Amino acid sequence: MLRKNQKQDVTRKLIETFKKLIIEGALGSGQRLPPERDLARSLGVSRNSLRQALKVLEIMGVISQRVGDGTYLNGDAALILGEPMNFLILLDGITSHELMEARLIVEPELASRAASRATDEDLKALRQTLIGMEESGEDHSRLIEQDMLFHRTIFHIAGNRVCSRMFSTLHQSLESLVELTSQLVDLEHTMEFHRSIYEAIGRRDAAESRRRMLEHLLDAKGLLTLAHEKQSRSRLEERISSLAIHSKRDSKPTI
Amino acid sequence: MLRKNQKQDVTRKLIETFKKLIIEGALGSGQRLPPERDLARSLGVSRNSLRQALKVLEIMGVISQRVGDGTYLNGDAALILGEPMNFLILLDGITSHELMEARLIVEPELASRAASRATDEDLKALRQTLIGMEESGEDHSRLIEQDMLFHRTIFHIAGNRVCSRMFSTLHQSLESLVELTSQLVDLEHTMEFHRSIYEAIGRRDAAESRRRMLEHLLDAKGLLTLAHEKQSRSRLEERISSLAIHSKRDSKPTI
DNA sequence: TACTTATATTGGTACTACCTTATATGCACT
DNA sequence: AGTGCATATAAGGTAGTACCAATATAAGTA
Repeated sequence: MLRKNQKQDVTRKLIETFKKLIIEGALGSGQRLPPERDLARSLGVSRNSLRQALKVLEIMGVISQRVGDGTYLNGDAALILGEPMNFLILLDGITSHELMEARLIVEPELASRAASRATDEDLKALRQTLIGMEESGEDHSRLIEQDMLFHRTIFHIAGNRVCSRMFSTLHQSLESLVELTSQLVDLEHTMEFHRSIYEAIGRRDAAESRRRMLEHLLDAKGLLTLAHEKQSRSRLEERISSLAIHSKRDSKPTI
Repeated sequence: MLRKNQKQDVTRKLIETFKKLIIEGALGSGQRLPPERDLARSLGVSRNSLRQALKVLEIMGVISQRVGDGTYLNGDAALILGEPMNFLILLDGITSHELMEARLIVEPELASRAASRATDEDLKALRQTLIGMEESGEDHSRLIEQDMLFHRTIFHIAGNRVCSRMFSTLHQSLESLVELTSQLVDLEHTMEFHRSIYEAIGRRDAAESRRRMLEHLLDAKGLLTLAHEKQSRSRLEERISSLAIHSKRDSKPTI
């Protein structure tokens, strides 16, 4: 028997098929896919195999499935790296310290590039996040949100979507930590850093922007170390590791 | 009916369950999981749902499944970001230029950090990749391999696994391009860059290492532009986009 | 026209059966 | 006793069917 695997790895092939369909433009953003039963029949596979492939794409955030409605190709690729990043952190035993270090390596350079490229509209958007933080008041979750948005806006202005996606994902994984550290200081502490970075970018001063961002992150790293000391280390690491997909952890763990 | 979704999203919950098992240490690296039938029964779910979850983990590279043998937890997390990155490139329409730009943003800083941290063993490993390139001769694929290994070794020396994983993955996605560009120049051209970077790191000269790496990547970026001009643009982009999981694309596309 | 109800559509789950492959078992033969 | 082949067992891979639950749409009614 020369033929080795006639019908092996159907799921992998299906994923490749979807990739090709996207490349060829047969599948556009937001477009609805045929019903699973029809699609399985026209692809010549069982509904089981098809659903396995679709589930992979759904977890990766490529598609969205809604019961009673249908399956749609997502327009936004923002969530794609989320779940894999969580597993990477898990399997490699990445610590919060190392995640922060990654920010320290890249974000100053991104701030520098943002300064070189920022348009007036970009600055307006950045200023808006400052206002958002000021207005958040006691709404702590909104403050965190605006804090992260400030940094993500800088990523966007820097103009490289690869870095932007990767580090927005990284921020997501650090979200629970950012929450911890920001409780150690008052609003004005963070605001000063953000303002100085904003102003440097506003002056299109690349070197100064890099410097200010570095200062900000070094400060944040210090706060993280403080948080480590205040909370027991094990409890903190637990919070890092147990990041859920959409923090949907309602029912029984079922062992 | 107050209960909204009693048995919805079983697959997602299963993935969360596996995450917890890894966190708790119940699942160690390289460990074999129970057979699907047994596991499904003990988890109280159908084999279908379980297989969907396992397939997600398998595509992400968290586990490996072998017919007739069993399912094993992978020790290496290197492949985790690969497939998601491919889809990110696809959906966002990331160009080779932008991928290269991401390298330009981060790798100089990583080279700088590598210079500050390199041990004698690290330098030996780095030197080995230079020798490997020299010895590759006409074996083009080995040359590429050693070229990429040089950069990945620097990532490793830099000491941040998050950046290391992310940019090793990015290199993987750029592999076909590296191949293209390196065909435009002779071996000695690349070797000179690598040697100068190696020597700067050997002197523990962080600033010089950053500068040399920047030069190297700017040169590579220029070569990429040349390659763009030589080959028709459409053909090139096609090669970027059609990256397969394991370049396994044997049988019919089945539409 | 607006609201309610009934029906059809669609994804989600479970179960069964069978195939292919890898490993273990055991028997016959040397 | 050792070797080699045939068989049995176990594991993942695929296919097919049936049913459930949520949603959208169409039909009907006030």
